Amino acid sequence: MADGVVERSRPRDRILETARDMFHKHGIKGVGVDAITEAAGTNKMTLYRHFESKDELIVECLRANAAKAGAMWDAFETEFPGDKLAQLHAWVRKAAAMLKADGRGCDMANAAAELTEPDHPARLVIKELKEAQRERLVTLCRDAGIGQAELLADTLSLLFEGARVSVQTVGTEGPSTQFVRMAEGLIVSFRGTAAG
Amino acid sequence: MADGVVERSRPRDRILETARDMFHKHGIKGVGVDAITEAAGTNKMTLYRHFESKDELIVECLRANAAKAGAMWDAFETEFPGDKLAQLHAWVRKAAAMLKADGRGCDMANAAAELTEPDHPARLVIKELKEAQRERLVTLCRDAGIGQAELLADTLSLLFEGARVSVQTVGTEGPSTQFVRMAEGLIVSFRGTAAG
DNA sequence: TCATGACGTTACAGACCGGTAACACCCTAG
DNA sequence: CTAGGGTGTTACCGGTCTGTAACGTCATGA
Repeated sequence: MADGVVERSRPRDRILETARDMFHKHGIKGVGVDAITEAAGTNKMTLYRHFESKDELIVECLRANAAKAGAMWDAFETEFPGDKLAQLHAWVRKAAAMLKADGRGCDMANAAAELTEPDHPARLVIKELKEAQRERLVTLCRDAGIGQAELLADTLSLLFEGARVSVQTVGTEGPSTQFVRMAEGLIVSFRGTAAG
Repeated sequence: MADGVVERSRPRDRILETARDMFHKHGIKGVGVDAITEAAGTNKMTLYRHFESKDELIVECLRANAAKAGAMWDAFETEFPGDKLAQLHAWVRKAAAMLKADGRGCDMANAAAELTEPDHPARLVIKELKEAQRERLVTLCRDAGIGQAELLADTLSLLFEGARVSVQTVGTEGPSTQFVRMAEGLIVSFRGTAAG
């Protein structure tokens, strides 16, 4: 619950966590700062003492998401140290789990859909994170000894991105249920071309 | 330009077209009814004489998008009558063209990202259209004699959806540029399994 | 000619938004 | 004990939002 976040931690952290949760569930423009601070058990003044604007809060939320995603990648390495192919399969499983988790898509993608101003500060953060994620996936594929690593990484990436959109439009029981099959099939197929 | 829409047509049509354009460019919550009516060369009262609320206007815009998408599918049949495989390739080319057209993703997906209320009238329309599109693609794959038509259709569908999200986050020069390669490769691969 | 209906204009209601000012409080460090 | 910083509270500003009321205009068609 959100109440868990409200338990004693610094107001700034509570605001950040609560904002992340509410932005994820209701969208960025669908949540006002008053609602965030109230849910975080604090008030608007305290928010504006820690964040100079709502836009900055948005950016910080996205950065926090990026950090969490980065930790996820690190977990693959600690779980299967050195075994890049196992890490790639772990990524597939993790991605599939995220698809079932809830009916909301990627926070970055959703933010990009909402924040259309080309010079919005969040857009730079979004682009950076997405490119970083792509880089990690490309590296993983390459280190797993797969030929055309970039193409496989991009394909898997688009597939996952599309699946996250799909759960948001037709629900978790739609085409996204086939994600693991698709991804594993692609990996097999690309490993085949590497050997041949 | 939007001015082209303003030229003499019925106010309702101008409002609908202008709203579609502005929702697409700036998002739904990023555009107010005042801005729409002004761009459409009319006024708010006229809008509310034709649409009982902004939500209904949104729904009508999405339905118009659906109709346009349906016309696109029909065009494939008229261009390559009977040749389902050619129509499938036409779909791939058309999809790729849409990726280059602008940096905004699918209006349905964007609307789903913004309108988070589970009982929002638009959500039903979005789901219906997405399922209809999936059905058409599945049928096309099946009629093209491809084994596992559902899986190919879903894969292509997710890939395209992901590519549209990608152009919105990292731009038109990102992984989405490989969409045709990915799609054609998949079609070849699935045709292989059908023959074998 | 005149009635009808579609459309335009102005003004407004009521709510919500992001953001700020002023002041009271309380815990902690010195 | 006391000073100070982080926090809470209340009230407010100006703006924007959806939606409505009242009235004026104008073309059309009987």
